[in-house]
Amino acid sequence: MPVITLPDGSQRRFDSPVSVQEVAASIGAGLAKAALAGRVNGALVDTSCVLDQDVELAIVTNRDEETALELLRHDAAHVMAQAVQELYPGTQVTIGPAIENGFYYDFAREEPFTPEDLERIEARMHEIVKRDLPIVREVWDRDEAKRVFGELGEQYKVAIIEEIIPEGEAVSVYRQGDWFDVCRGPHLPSTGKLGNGFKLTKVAGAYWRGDSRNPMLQRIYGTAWRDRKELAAYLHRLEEAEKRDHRKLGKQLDLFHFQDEAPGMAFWHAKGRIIYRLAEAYMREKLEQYGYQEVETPQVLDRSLWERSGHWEKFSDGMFTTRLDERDYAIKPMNCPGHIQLFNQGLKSYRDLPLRIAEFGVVHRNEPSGTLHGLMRARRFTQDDAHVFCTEAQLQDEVATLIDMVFETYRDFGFTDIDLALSLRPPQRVGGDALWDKAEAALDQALRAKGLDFKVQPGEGAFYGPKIEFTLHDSIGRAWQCGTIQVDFSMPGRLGAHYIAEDNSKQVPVMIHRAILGSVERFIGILIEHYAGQLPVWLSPVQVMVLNITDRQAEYVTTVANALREKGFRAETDLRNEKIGFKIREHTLQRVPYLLVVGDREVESRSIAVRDRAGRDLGIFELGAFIDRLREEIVNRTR
RNA sequence: GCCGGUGUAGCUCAGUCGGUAGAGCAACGCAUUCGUAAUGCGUAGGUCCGCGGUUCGAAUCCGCGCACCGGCUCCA
Repeated sequence: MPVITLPDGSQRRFDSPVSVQEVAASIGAGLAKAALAGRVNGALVDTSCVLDQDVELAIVTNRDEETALELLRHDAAHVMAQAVQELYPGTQVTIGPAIENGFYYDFAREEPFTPEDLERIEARMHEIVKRDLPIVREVWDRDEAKRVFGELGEQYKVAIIEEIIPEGEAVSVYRQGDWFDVCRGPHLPSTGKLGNGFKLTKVAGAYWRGDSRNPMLQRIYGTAWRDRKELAAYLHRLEEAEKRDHRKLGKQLDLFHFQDEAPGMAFWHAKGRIIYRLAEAYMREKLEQYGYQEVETPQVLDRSLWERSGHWEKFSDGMFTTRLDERDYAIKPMNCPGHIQLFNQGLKSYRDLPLRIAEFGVVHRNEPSGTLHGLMRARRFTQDDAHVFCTEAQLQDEVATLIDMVFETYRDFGFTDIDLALSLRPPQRVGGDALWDKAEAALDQALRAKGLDFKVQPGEGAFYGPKIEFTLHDSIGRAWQCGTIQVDFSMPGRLGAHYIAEDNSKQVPVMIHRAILGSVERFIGILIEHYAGQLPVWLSPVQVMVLNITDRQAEYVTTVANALREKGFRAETDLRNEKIGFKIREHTLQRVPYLLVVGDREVESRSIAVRDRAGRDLGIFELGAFIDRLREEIVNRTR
């Protein structure tokens, strides 16, 4: 005699066990049709799920966007797998989850899927949706399931059953028509509910169980939405995101380029180099403010140093090396060993601590070829790197100050949505537990004292110490891990760093590694994508473009531009014999923040007509007034 | 590194069945001197990523290599 309590608090009493579907039907025919699943005491179930006890039940429909999409996407994966097995017999299925914006399914098949195959599969999926096959949950005995899938030659499924289902437990199998798959569920009532808001997007390789030692499977990705309209909107968003791709904009805006002879190493053009210099200049100001010494260490160092630091053993594959006069050298992949050499110059006293050493360190890492991605993952990049040498007692204060420095920096570059993570000791590590306790507590307290929310990641710390990681979000919601504060108990000792303590004993300092931008290259890539190329005025390579309408105004245009340049602004002129509309189009596309148009009227009144890159006409300005406006925007780093 | 795809003019791209390559934009020249997102006409521009093979003949087919793109794995 189940009593079903609905979300509005009303109750329905049934004489015998009822399915979710039947409850929906008892409420109304419309709801019965719209029902996709049920939520029983908070847990998601199929509409076929039979209720024999008193429960709270919510009928899930398309209105519950998040849940509907989750169900839809998971179903899409199943329908795709069915389509693939119908079209390409002998293909083995593995796993196929719902993911952000869509779904994928990993298949094992000798022959690769081609883009044409994707079209065929998609067409077949639509057909399966039209068949409107009921999706039925069955419960099988584990050994029976293993036998059936084994006979079908589905060795991956057998492996999955063995792995996830404990011995003796039953296996749930979902069947749609002739096709079935091991699955926890829940699923939609029938394939027809999937609708037509899906599209297959790409094929890619993926390792079985995500391990590169395992065989590679073929993963087909798709996107799925509640209807065609949502799908179209998503595809449009993708196109928009593509337009802000920093690699594309880097070329269009003449900022940098890559070429075959130097994979993963950018050629910075004059305009890109300005952004680069501005980012460094900003960080230099911060270094000054926070009591750092800026240094520079050699690009190439003898192999023995890397052996002592431990890098050779771990990362020699990723290091560029060179051999000269019977000596092996490595191009530095990081700056820390160099900074310890600086620390080791002269005997240090506890009075010298904390000692903060910073470098815009150009490093080279031979990243695997398949991982390169424009400025985001490069083989040559500059770290805004620093190392703070301090005592254990100073650790927490130093970390607290660093956190401020990081937040100020991100805010000034226009990032306010920042996630924090605290990574704690990994199983394999150096240093005693007492030391780890202290360091973890120092980081934890520094974060808590500021009232910051952070995620704790046990086991994710480096082998040499715990760390705080900063992840920022750009204007279209993508996450980028940039800043990091890492405590290191290992390297100072390995490389012989010490200081004389108050009690005249010799002590090894604690070292904090820290980067804020991370890689300057990557940070600029993020800036470009965040702003879709429309960098704030203070970061724009060209801040002002002065345009004449006819040759008559050439002289005045030059005067205006020179006046701006004298005041330190980056102003250029366009005196070409082109129509004003053409010039405006071109410089707008180049994302120049301000276009100053000068015709006879402006020459006459010694003024300028100001237009911004968004196409707004800001009116006629007297030059001094415009300069004030510009200066204020730059000082405030207005976005 | 692994799986798949791509590589043609400065840029974006087309090129059918194997028969020595084409557009738009940009560049250059001439005309035009114009008021807020593309003025017109003309000219020039190619080691079709590289090397090798098949063929009477290769941008096109095959092999190897390189780079890039999308994923996977990785990222001190």
